[in-house]
Amino acid sequence: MASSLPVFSDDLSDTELDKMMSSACEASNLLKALSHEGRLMILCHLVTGEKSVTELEDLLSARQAAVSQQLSRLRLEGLVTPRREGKAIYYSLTDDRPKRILEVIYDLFCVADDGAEKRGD
Amino acid sequence: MASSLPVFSDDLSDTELDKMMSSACEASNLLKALSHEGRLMILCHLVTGEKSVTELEDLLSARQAAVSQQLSRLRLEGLVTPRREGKAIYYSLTDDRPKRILEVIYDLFCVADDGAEKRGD
DNA sequence: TTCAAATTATGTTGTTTGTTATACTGACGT
DNA sequence: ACGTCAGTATAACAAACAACATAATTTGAA
Repeated sequence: MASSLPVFSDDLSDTELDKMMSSACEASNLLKALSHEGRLMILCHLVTGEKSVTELEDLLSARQAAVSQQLSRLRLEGLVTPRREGKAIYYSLTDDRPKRILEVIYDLFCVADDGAEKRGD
Repeated sequence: MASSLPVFSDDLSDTELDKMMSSACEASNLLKALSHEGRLMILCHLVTGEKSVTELEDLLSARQAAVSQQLSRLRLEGLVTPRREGKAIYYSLTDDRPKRILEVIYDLFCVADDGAEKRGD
């Protein structure tokens, strides 16, 4: 099972606090990339396999340029990877980071939606 | 154990797509609340127990008003809950949602950091 | 009343998002 | 090869947002 939460103990040295802050900074960048309805949807769809920009456009009912920009953001964050095939470009998840997070998000919003029944502490 | 990823199957009805979109919207709100260095730090610190605004101020080396505003955002999202005690106000995590996500984040950024670092490689 | 702890209001600045318009690239027909 | 079209990407810009600082306000205790 997943690590239960790390020990953010009460007495941290300044150095530890610093490290923590820079991790928080990196982490918040990832989170920023995810915290957008469209980008989140894109990632969800990519979980089932690569999709072309047009397919995504259709799936999201969004405009071409918008989707392209959203993909571009995800690409910059290294979350998705493009593959060209003729005129089309197919995107897929670069690694399992998005999946890892999506799992808990999904669990939080699409499964345990009826309240905090599985409080783990 | 966590659900392995839900089946975002390839053939979704419009209704399903709609449901997915609104979930994505809720989820992205949560994520937006988390995608901020300061707020992330606050949540991390609250994992070890409630803290007063002043304590948080100190822990984050941030100004009072800033911290208060960050807390206010988290409060709006229902992630933290205040408790008054005299002049001080102590904040704690409302439920385990933040923890659930923080676990993954921590795992991604503070543990599995030695592999592909922060780049997609 | 005065102080200390916090919140809220407000202005400013920087960031994000979508839109439209334009450019790039590969396939196809002539 | 040339022109054209389909699929994408990028640029430029305006509208909407988010974040922080400062200042004003609320609340509780001495």
